[in-house]
Amino acid sequence: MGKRIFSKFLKERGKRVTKEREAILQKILSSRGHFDPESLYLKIKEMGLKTSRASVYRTLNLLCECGLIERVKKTEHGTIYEHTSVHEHHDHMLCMECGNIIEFYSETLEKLQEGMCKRQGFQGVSHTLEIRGYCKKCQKKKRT
Amino acid sequence: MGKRIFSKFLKERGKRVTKEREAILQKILSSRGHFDPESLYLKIKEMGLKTSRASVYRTLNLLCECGLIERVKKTEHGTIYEHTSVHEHHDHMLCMECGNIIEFYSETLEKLQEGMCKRQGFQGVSHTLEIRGYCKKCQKKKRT
DNA sequence: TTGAAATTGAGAATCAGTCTCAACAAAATT
DNA sequence: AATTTTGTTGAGACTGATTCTCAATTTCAA
Repeated sequence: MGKRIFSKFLKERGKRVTKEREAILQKILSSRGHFDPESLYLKIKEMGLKTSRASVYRTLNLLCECGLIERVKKTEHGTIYEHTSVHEHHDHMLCMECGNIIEFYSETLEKLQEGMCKRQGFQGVSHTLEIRGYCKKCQKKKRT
Repeated sequence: MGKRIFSKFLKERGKRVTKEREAILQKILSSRGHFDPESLYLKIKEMGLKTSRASVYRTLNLLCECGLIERVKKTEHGTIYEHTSVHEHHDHMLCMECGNIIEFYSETLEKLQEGMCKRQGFQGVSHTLEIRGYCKKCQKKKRT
């Protein structure tokens, strides 16, 4: 579970496990899919817990460092995150009409990328693939 | 040539071909590879031409609209652009040590992505693949 | 050449994200 | 348990990229 990992991570670095950090992590773990710092902040406030944007951003950075969450993408409206603990690595299709994100994964695609890296003498660590276009629903809408 | 395309694009929309816009486009076309708005702005000033950040940003947006350049990536230090007129579609490897960008292209990879889209009923329009890791040079440095 | 309409540039405004610092809380020490 | 040490918090200041505002200027069609 994420809590254990985070506590361990914090303690290893002489950092502290605080109510605020726990609240933020809990909120992330309890909601599915992608999220952004601002709505996370608002959700926590809504719950009646006190927090600040500064703490949310600080905690998100810590969670990234310990690998529990990942920065998916920077947009014009800020950064989108997702939690990695739950699901494995995957790539994204982003509908340019409705903003919906479809996750997908292909072993072949991963292997192929490794091959490309080897050919360039590049040591790959991670990657992001985003395919932009139109999802099923929005294609239909367009036709009408 | 890019100038023609840009002029046509501007006229079609009742926009004007100005010295400033021409200077910005020229500077972009005359330099290879990726660029960011701030250094573009500084380069133009350096040449003794007068311009403003506002104009640079405005022109970059126009050039994106008409397809002459593309937003490659948003980073914590701003947006990186590249001009599309010159080279074909390609993907990127980004060295996390030195920031160097390696361009690569794989037909197989493209086909594979098309396949993934089809399987999801997704109509792909464009995509970005970024592999992060360490380039040859930086791998060597690390060993020592 | 002229004038309506678009463009420019300087600086204000905006917005995500970080930093500052005094008040506070957790862990360590007594 | 009380005290000291050290990390954390939150409010708001700050930063840096980008956009907006608006008066002055430039373009271009007639």
